[in-house]
Amino acid sequence: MDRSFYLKDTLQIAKDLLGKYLVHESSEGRTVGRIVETEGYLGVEDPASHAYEGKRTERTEDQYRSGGHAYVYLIYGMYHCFNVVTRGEDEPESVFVRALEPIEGKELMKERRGLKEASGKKILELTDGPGKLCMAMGIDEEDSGKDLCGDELYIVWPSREEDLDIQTGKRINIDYSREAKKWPWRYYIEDNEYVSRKDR
DNA sequence: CTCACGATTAGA
DNA sequence: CTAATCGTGAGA
Repeated sequence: MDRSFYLKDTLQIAKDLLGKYLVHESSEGRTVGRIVETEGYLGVEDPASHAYEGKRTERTEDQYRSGGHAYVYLIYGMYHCFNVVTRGEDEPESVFVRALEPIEGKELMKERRGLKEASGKKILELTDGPGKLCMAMGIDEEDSGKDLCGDELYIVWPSREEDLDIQTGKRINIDYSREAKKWPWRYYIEDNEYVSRKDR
C-alpha cells in the first residue's frame, strides 16, 4: 500500500483496512494476518484518543508522524497495541487494529503466544484481540514509528478481492471518554470468527 | 519523588 | 467478575 492510502480520512481507512493483509518480516520469520477488526481514533477532537486536545508526550510522539507509520504502545504493563497512523504529519489520528485472521506463519504465532500445542478452538485465540495479535505478530515498542511503506512491517492487498459485509459499533474499553464511548467508530467483518467481541 | 491509570487478557 | 503488571506523566 503506498503512502497516499494512509493520508485519507481516518474512518474511511479504518473501513478500507478490513480484508487487507498485515505482514511482518522479522528475524524469527514471516507472519501474515488478515485485518478483520479496526477502530478509528480521531486525534484532538476525540476524547478517547491519546492526542485529545493536542496532548503530546514522548510516548505518543509517533502518532504525530505522517500517515503510514506504526504507532505501538504498551498497555496495562504487559500488552502492546498496534496502530496505523493516518493523515498528515502533526495530524495525530490513527486506526487501532483489534483483530486479525492468521494467514501465514501460524506455527511461529503459536510459539509467540505460548500455545505450541494449540489446534482447533485454540487457534482462534492466536490473534482475536489487540494484545494477542501483537504477541503473535512479534510487534512491540521497537516497531513504533516504523514506516509501513517499508519492507519489514507493511500492509498489502489480498491476491483476490472479495465483497465484505462490514459492521459498525461502539469502540471497546474507552469508558473514560465520556460521550465519545457512544461513537460508532469500530469496524469489523460480520461473522468473522476472529473478531474480538461478538456482542455489541 | 510518588502514585493513579490504562485503546487487555486469562482465569475463576 | 477480578488480578496481573509496569511504563508513563501529572503533580507535589
